[in-house]
Order: sequence, then C-alpha cells, then structure tokens
Amino acid sequence: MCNILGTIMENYQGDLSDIIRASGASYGSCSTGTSSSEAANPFSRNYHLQFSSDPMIFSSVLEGFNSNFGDPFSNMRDPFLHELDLPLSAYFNSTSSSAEIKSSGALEEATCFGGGVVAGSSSSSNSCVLAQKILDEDDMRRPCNSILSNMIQISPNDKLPISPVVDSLSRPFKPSGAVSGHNMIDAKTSSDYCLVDNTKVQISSPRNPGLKRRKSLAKKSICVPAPAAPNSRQSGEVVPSDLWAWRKYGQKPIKGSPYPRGYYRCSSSKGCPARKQVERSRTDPNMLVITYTSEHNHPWPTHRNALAGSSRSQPSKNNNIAASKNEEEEEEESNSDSNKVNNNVFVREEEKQLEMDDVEFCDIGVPYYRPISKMNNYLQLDQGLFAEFGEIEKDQSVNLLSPPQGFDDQQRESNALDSFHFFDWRGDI
DNA sequence: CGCATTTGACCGGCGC
DNA sequence: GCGCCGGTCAAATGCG
Repeated sequence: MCNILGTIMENYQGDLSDIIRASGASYGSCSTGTSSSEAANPFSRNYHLQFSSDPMIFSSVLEGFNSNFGDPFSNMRDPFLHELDLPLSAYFNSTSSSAEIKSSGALEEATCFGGGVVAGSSSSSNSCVLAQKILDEDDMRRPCNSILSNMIQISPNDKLPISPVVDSLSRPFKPSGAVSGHNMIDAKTSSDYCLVDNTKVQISSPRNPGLKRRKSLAKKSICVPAPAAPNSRQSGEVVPSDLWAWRKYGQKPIKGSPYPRGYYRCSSSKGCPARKQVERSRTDPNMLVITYTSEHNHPWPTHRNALAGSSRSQPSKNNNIAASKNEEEEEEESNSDSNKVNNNVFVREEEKQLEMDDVEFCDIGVPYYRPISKMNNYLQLDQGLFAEFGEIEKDQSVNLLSPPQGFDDQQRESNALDSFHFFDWRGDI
C-alpha cells in the first residue's frame, strides 16, 4: 500500500515528543501567498508536506465511515474533528498536492496556536496562527472558493523532529512586537481551526473536599469560527455541535475579556468527567476558543438521535433539521450496505443544509456547516486544498484519535491506524 | 412535566 | 490573611 508521503523540513533540529495533527480548512478567496512574517518572526520554520492519494486508504476509510452510522466523523473518534464538524472525506479527496507550512512560535496570544492557513496581505491579525500554508502555484490557480482540507499528521516517531506546536510552546512567549509584522493570515480567508492550549486546569468539584480542586491536567483548546445565528434567548455562544452531548452548567465573565465563558459538561453519559469551555477569542471575536478538559469515560453515543435536543444552544431551526436529519440517518444506516459509502446520507445532508441556509460559506463564518457532499464537490474542483490542524500532546493526540475509554479495542486499534497511517511522515532535516 | 439554561452563590487556589 | 479569580453548584426559570 502506498503510504501518503509527508515531508517535514525544519530549520533546526529537535526531538519529536508528540504527535501533531495539523489540519484545518480555508475558505474564501485565494489570496497571494507570500509571507512577510518569516523575517519578523525568528521562530518561524518551514515545513514541506507532500501528499499523494491512495485509493486503498481512501476506500478503507470510507468503509469505516459507513460502518459508523454513515457519519464520516464517527470513524475518527476525534472530538476535535467532531467539534469542527469537518467532513473527513474532505481529507481524502485531495490528491497529489503539496503545501509548505510554516509555524510561528511567536503568537499574539499565548494560549492560542495551531493550524492557521494561508496567505494574503491583509493586516488583520489572527491570534490562532502557528502553522501557515503558503500557497503554491497550483493553489494560486485553483478556484477561489477553495477548501483547504488536507490533513497533516505527524506520527509519534522519535526520528521525527519536534512538533512545531509543542516546540513553540516551549519557547518563551513573544509579545506583539515579534508578531507585529504578522500579516500572514487574512482572517477572511484563513483557516480558523487550530489547536490552542495545553495547560493545567481545574477539574474536581470545589465542593468535594476529598479532591484537590486544581489538578495538573492537560486541557486541549481549539479555535473555531464562531457561528453566526445567535440564539435570541441565550446570551451564550452558539457552539459548533459534535457527537457528544453537552450540557451547560455555568457561565462566567472572564477578566480581561468582554465575552463570558460558558462551561459545559458531557451529558452523553452520567458521570462522564468530560468538560468543555467555550468563549470568544479576545483578539478575534469571530473565533470561538473551545477548551476540552478531561476525557469521556464512555463510547461515542451510538445514535445521534440520543443527542437530539440534548442542547438548546442551537437555534431551534437547526435543531429541528438536525433532529430530522438524524432520524433519516438512522433509517439510512439500517438499510445501508455496510461495505459501501452511503452517498444518500450525504446528499440528504446537503439538501437539508441548503434548505436551512443557502449561503456560500466561503467566509470565515461557518465553514463547518458546509455539507459533506458539497465539500467533496468543492474538492473535486479544487484538489490539493489544505488545512492545518495542530495538535499538542502526544498522549492527548493518541487519545483524541482513538476511541474513548471502553471502546472496542479492535475498533480502537483500527481507528488509530486509520488516523495515524493516513499520512506517513518523515523528518527531512 | 421533563429537561436544559440561566445566574447568583459558594468554594478553593493563588498572588500580594 | 485577604481579596481576586475561575470553576462548580443548584435553585429558578423557560422551553417544548
């Protein structure tokens, strides 16, 4: 089997102590891709990634999709991907594309880093920039409604160089001066998915005297574009949905931020310690910073129906559509051939999505709302589009790419392989 | 009526 | 020790 080849070129050497899954997506116009930040940013490095399609991988992944109630996300077992609602198929449709990625160790906001993408000379700042795609010539010729959606993954290989994300964290935070020329990312065209943070967090109940309130526990943060369509009743954010059911249990104003932080706990399973926090980025109100804490102690919900109506955070119209869609998905699943991709599901999703909102999601607003089949269509027109998605810690990455605890071991292994073997990375310097 | 959200109170960690 | 801050609890409220 032909592995997809990835090549990383770095300006310096280091130990790779973790996995980085860099991905992301970019929508909007394809702006010219030269970066002025490299000179200004002493921490910037170059990565060269080369992808080639592998039908075997592609089909196996799709089979995996179909075996999980027709939901392409379900096979990844990746909360981030689910959270972003990024169709995995997008990753697999890219063919023989390459991109040069830069990572920036200097960030405007220390807690925000990850897969930025692309290009442009806009002066708008994006604090969620670490990896950047520099458009190559092929990219320049592609349609402007590009979806940059190749997934970059660095496997846990000691021979590989240090992850740019983690490495950037290990470097001293560089305040705005170093980023002042940081015009790499045009907020209107950039990918807005990035992993953000990895710090300690409080986990236990303050009212449980038996537990320490603060515990050294990694939390994983991502930046996603903030969906528009605020709920009239709620002051909280419209949180991008994922397969988990989240129940809001608190909201607090955060010092230094004009935006409150919402606290959610997993309601998919009673007693699940998983938490997430949602707040708007201080530097870019169009971005939501979602911070995940703890891990789920149960498998993914077997049916999306179980989650329908579990949250009121979404506009009712969306909820209704989602609910009806889920019902249809379940019906489709029961009738589908598990060895084939169930395109009908995707078509229906697209149809319903178009009913819901016939908007061209080229802007930063709500790219993850794009229906899967529509995504694929874009990608067919638009091969070699890239996305960067930074991930932080090795063990975290493994956990994220693997099914949650209690999940079938064989399936877990299979999924992990799908995830980790999709791209074969090798350090090149 | 059940469930989710809102919101003020409570609590522990942390810095001064 | 005190106050600030962030995270959680739980009663009140609202929605379907």
